[in-house]
Amino acid sequence: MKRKPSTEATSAWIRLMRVQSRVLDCVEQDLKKAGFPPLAWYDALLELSRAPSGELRPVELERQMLIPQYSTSRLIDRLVDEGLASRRECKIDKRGQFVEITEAGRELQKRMWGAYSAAIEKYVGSKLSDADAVKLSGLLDRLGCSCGEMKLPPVVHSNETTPSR
Amino acid sequence: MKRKPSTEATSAWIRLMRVQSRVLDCVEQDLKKAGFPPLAWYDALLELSRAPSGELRPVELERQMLIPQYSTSRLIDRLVDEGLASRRECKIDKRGQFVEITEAGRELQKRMWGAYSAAIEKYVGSKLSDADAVKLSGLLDRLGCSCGEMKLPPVVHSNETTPSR
DNA sequence: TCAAGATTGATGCAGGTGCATCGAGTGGAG
DNA sequence: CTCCACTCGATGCACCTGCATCAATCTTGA
Repeated sequence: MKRKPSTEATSAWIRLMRVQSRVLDCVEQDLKKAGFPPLAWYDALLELSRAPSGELRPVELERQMLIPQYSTSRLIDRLVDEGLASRRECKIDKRGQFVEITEAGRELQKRMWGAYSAAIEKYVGSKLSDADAVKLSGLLDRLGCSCGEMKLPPVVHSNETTPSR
Repeated sequence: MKRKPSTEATSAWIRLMRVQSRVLDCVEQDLKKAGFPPLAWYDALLELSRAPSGELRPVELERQMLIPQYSTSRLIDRLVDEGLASRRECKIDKRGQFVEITEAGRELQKRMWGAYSAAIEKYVGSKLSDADAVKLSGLLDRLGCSCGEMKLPPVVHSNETTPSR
């Protein structure tokens, strides 16, 4: 029940923690320096923009983004405050609501993708061959689906407006 | 200057973000459920306990842990408040100080390692063969040393009281 | 020797996050 | 229908973080 991890596993753990925090940091810095809001905003805007009519229930967004409920709630507050999204009431379930992306929201999302994709290329793409990127993805996936029970989207496809962290 | 990342790279980026946050979350949860403080405390205590006489300058700690100065300062505050470390003045440089781990600190560090190592095994070790763990480490290392310019410790060695995230 | 600049560590402030809890609304069992 | 359990989303609180800045001290170099 309390087997010790091998030094190899421990080492992988340490690197996973350190490397992602460094890389994330770098990417967030680049975005910030370009005058953009945090990555989480991008993720939310992307999810909304991909949704059928540009709108989602907060609960959906929450599940997509893997963040807690209150976090979603407040993120939406901020998007709405900035005019990037708007809340619409939900007729069929009066507890709920819809969050709809605005034109400004769509536009920001696209502009952010420019800086974001450049950062990904700079800090990840340029460091790894495609084949190695695939290997890395594969190894990471083995760790992913287990502590909780989520499935990651199998692979990313679109060409111009992609990720969602 | 603004080449787009390949979908492979983007996919690796997404997984790196998602998987590490899931796994870290799981580990932190396990520690918390076992009644322990956050991982950052462990990291600090470990660094201190490894230092020559159980004491370090805050600046050293900061560099080891890769966290900002103010963050170190406040982390030390908390450790001191809990009696896990104490501040000693530094004779030779009166701006500075030394932080020394206490017996309680050493003891907590050891007890935490029990739960921590079990979590690493549960969420990482058991998911990956040692060979795969090594591959993963290797791939991650390629991303690591670049955005800033830090070197990660080459590989972890000790057997009973290891990581430092 | 002395002023300018760098380094060390602390802190006020604004904002973000986790936790617990709340009120509104839904839906199912009896 | 009525109640009870549940889901949805918001929010008060405590704490944590990043940023900017501070005072104290050390170092440099003219």
